[in-house]
Amino acid sequence: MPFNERRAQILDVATEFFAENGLAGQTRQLAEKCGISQRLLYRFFPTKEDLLKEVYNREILGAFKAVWFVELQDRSQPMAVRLDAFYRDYLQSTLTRKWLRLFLYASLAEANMAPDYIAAIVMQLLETVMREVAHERGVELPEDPALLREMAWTLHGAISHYAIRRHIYQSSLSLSEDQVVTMHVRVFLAGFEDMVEVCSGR
Amino acid sequence: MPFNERRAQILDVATEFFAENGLAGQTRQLAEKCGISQRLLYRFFPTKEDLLKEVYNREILGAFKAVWFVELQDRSQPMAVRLDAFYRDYLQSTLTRKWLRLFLYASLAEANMAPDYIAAIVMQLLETVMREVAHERGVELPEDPALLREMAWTLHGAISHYAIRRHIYQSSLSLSEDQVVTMHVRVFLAGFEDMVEVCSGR
DNA sequence: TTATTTATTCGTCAACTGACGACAAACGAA
DNA sequence: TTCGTTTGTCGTCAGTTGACGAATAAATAA
Repeated sequence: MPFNERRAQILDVATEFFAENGLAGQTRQLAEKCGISQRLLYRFFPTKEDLLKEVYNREILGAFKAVWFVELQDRSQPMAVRLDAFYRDYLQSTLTRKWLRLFLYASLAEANMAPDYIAAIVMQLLETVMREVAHERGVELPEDPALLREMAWTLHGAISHYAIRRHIYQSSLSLSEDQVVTMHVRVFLAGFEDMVEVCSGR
Repeated sequence: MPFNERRAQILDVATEFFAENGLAGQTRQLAEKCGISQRLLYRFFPTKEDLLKEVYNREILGAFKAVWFVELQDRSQPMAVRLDAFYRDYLQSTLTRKWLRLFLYASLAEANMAPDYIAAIVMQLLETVMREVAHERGVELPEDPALLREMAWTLHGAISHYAIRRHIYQSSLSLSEDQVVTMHVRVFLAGFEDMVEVCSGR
């Protein structure tokens, strides 16, 4: 098998493998899953650490779509539609079992694998959501960016936690993903003015 | 050192140790942290598995206070006060770094370590919250228990996810825990009627 | 003091684990 | 064919790792 093809195959299998077995999964088992000898892995990746890093970069950091930021700010659509569309897609394409497990394993193992890059993206997301909803509602937002972000976490955290319940704890499966998204988005929008008022007045 | 005292000490150290290093942490390192030989561990726990099980039972399953259910249903207090008090305590005493890390490591490793018992407790919690708020507001709730629980998850998930951000991802640290709890509780209560209406009407 | 139990350690086994040197097989170009 | 490059495997090394038999030290009872 040609170099690049094999390498891609290993990365694919490794992603699945480490997501399921944790970052401590053994290279011999991984090789077996790839249908190759353990030794061959080391032709493509100098160390296990390098393989893990590449899996992480490809799967975790590559999961955010720039188009989301554009679509979230498309004011020709009502915010309810934008948020609904975004979180459906986000839940389907990013908050998957594979992504979540890798992300959690990495976060638990290394104190600062997740934060840096992710934090920046998510922060921007949170601020965008707040800005857009506030604009649509003609609401004045408080200054404190930390408070602002915490407000957006009301929605983002609820949906993220739903994904964790679903994929890590394996519960909360009786409603469909779309139903849950719609509910959380509606609840967030319905309580938005109250939330801003409550948070501003302290 | 007497048997029971030593055993208790090992359990304490082991809880901290496995929370930080994952369930795959090595018995030799654990023994060193206890200040004893590795061999001695095996006088108290037949296998590492048994030690892990005991840590899990003591630390994870024992973290829920029965009194919470009583206090949440104390209708002499307004719901805002009850929820605020409950979630402050819950965040402080259960959703700690130690508890969360152990819980996540266990959930990732074993498909059904968390669910069974925890799920039952949390479900009851969610239903209690919904029932009490609905009673205070004089609101009629929809029938579907899954939908009902998902509504309560709006609050419970947001706070749980805040704890994960704080203790696992190590972000969202600029606001105090109490501030965040108060905010989420207020937002939940402010949007409650809207939420129920929105969820009932589908 | 002596006997007996209890607490604790030493040393080791067998299986595992990441890493790698050496060698074989396949393949294509000259 | 021939030769070099690429793809691949075998076997092994050094360091781990859970587990445990046997010996030792300390405490307690007689």
